[in-house]
Amino acid sequence: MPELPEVETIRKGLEDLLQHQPKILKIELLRKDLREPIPVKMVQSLVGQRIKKIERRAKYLLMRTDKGSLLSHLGMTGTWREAPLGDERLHDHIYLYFEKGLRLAYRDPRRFGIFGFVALGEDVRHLKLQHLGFEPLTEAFTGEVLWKQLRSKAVAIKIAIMDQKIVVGVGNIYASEALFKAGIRPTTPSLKLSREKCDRLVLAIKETLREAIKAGGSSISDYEKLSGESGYFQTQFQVYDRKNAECKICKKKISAQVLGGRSTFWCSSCQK
DNA sequence: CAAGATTCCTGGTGGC
DNA sequence: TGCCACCAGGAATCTT
Repeated sequence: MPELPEVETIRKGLEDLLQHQPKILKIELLRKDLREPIPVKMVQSLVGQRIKKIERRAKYLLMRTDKGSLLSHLGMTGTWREAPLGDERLHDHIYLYFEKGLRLAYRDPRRFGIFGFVALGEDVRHLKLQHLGFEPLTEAFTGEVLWKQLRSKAVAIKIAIMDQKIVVGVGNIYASEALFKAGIRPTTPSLKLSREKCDRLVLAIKETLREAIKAGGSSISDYEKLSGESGYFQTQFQVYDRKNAECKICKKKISAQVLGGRSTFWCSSCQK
């Protein structure tokens, strides 16, 4: 479900909710696996610890304690919410109980999410975190480093920017949106992008993600912020899910095609 | 190495 | 109204 802006919005929501660094009183796992088995023992070892802060790496959330971190990936349909006693819903899989009656619920109908444990200081060696590429919103992610990554690859540029080994957090929606902003066709072979186009693309990715974060993410289907409010970036989509609609810039009909198994949208006049 | 299919799941939608 | 095929924000793993 959520791409970087949605995960970042949820991270902030959790941070607000947990700012008093509450102690974890109980972790209730309603099942032992999501997409993958949950390391039950390791997860349970954090009962009694306080959540000190919430961080994000790629689309993973990390709930930090002094004895290790809880790792949460939302897959396509995962959500965290504040769930007072009595608020139990279908497809709730995890409840985190804190002091003062605070309870967090993880709900994930499709169960494509991941819930795990990261030992202290093991982030870079963790199986799920070790192969991740650049964080798009850091200074380290530049046109030059992207260009170096792309110059040996023939895959379509949209597939490349969705490849988590190259740059993280860009999913199917924001890949189409960023390429529109950069004026680059999604089907362009990666190695054909000039340095200048890579510069433009990196800027476009950063801008697109920042604008979406500002809007609280995009709410389509079941995504919502922790507060229960919707993000509104979907009203700002230029191309995503706008097949045959008029391009907001040039009025030409938006094109759509399946690329790498994912629906892809672009303006054939604005993007070359 | 590239491109596409498949896999994990449930639920909403659109066509007939 | 009912049924069913198809599609969905992710991502790893296969086959060709």
